[in-house]
Amino acid sequence: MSQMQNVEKQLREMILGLEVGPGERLTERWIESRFGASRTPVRAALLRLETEGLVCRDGRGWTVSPINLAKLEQIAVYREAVEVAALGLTCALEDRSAVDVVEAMLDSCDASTPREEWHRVGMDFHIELARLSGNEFLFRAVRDAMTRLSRARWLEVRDEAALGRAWAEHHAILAAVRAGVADKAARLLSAHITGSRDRLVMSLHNDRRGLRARGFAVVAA
Amino acid sequence: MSQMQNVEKQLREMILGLEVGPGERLTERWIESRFGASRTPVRAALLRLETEGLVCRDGRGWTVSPINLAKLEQIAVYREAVEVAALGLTCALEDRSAVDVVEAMLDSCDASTPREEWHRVGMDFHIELARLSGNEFLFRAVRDAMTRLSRARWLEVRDEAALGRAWAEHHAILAAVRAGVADKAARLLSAHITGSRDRLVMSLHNDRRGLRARGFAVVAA
DNA sequence: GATACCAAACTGGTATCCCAAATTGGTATC
DNA sequence: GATACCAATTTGGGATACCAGTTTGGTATC
Repeated sequence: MSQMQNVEKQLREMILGLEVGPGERLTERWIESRFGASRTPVRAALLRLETEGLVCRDGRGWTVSPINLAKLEQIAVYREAVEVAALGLTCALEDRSAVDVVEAMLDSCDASTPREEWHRVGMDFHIELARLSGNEFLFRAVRDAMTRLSRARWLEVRDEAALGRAWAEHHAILAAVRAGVADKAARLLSAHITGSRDRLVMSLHNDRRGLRARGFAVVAA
Repeated sequence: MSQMQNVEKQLREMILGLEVGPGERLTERWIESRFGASRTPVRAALLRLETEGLVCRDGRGWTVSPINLAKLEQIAVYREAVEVAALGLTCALEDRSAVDVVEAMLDSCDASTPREEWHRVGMDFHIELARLSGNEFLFRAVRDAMTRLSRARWLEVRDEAALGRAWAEHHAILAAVRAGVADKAARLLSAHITGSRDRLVMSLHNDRRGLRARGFAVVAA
């Protein structure tokens, strides 16, 4: 793999894994020495990550994108639109057996699964479900939205009950898709996303002091 | 304005204006000499334009993205989802007076207006309408989709009647938005986009021989 | 004339300079 | 002690040199 893709991938994982905090300043020279690459691939990586919303320009200079509650709400609305549309396409397919693969993914998590894995599978469920639609642009939109929500979802404080409820909702959505009941599936997914959004924003809003104490920029607007 | 943004803007206009044809090979050195910039800003521009779908990698090397009929259909489906969602938000606003600005834009076109201007206004109508939603991500999604559709729409053969019909549909949509009848507005917009998509694909499909004769890569899949 | 082959040219990827502008840190002044 | 000011450093933006892999054009061979 080329250096360029390497830097991009590693830096993305550092950002998503909160190894560099939201709002933190980035210099091209630091990244360069951190990953042992020269500035050319570093700048290519930064340009890519900028379009993904993970880094942003701060005047002259780069910053790990802060977590913006107002934007999170907007992203969730966007996500609902594209994810519901994708689900509609999937329900209209003759062969919907691929949902089994997605369901197996869900079932791969149990009580012994580490939280990090639950987080990843929780995102991939939505991404892979969107992929089934066969529409590349809806799929990419969902993946992009989930990426932008990823750090916030990781910081969200979720109790065991909320986690179980989310998993039950995932299964209910799959059941409706498998049965081909498009409007029910859409309604379930829509409610799932809306509820998820409200809980996410409320959780971060309540915790914003603690998050800022950890050095994370969490802004309201 | 920096060289980087300059190269990006000029190259984008060349591609959208079909001064370089779909499917045409691009070399960084050619762009470099063409715009009098060095490879650094050229590469930045190419990376940006790649995320916009205007150029793509062709193994080793760059190519002006071919016009792909299957992808156009997918983009139109994606566009419908985000544009309808944005319109729903706009209809829910208390103050919808901003539609007047969009309507004025439409009315700025008359029989003496050059075709190029009709084309631009026809896209900006949808983009500015989406902006009114206040959701930055839905707006950017619509703008991105329209950009990807732009070259194809420019190549579409449209008779006077079809053009007038589209304009009438635009006005009807605005009227429904102004009245706040969300479901009617959504239905009109949905039909407008679907019809537009079908005519676009059919037109390009019928003309694909002529388009290829002009050196434009128009592929079915 | 067709073909195998090789050298020259060209490609994008990378590393490294240079530059102007902005930041920073310390110092002189009041 | 506060502040104005200046020099040194650091920043991202740009230009260029170099590289390995590929393409290309021509030539020698059959």
